Amino acid sequence: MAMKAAAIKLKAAAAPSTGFRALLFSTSRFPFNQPSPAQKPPPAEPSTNLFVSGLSKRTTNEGLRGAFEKFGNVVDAKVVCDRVSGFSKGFGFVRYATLQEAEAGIKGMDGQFLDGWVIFAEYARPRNPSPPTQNGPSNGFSSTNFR
DNA sequence: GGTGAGCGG
Repeated sequence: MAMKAAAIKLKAAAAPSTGFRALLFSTSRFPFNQPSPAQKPPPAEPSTNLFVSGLSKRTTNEGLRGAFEKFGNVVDAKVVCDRVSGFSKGFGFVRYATLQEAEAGIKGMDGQFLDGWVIFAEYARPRNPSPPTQNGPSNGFSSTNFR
């Protein structure tokens, strides 16, 4: 009599077990994994080029340079403005002379206030090489598509 | 020019 009850008990316990196992081994992806190949990890790799966001619309190149010059030698400071309207887009780029100065600039200016807005400084991403004011393809020729 | 996450001429 007791064996019958034990058999039913085991059968009842084994039935949901398979269901759980199938559920556990069928879930191939969870948000804990990182299936993305290389999209956008939060901070970029160290570089002398800095991406500054959160700027005020009234912040100009001189204001940006003046704010970042206190932490190192700023080689280039540029606020990105729209080409047609000419107004600031609210972000810019600051280039330091060395990586140590860039690191000090990020640590010193990230989260600070500039013209009433909290700005964020981080390493800029490497982008396509063809600066018209640096390479000088003013003839209509481009060194990118040369084949 | 009023925009508020983002990567430039």
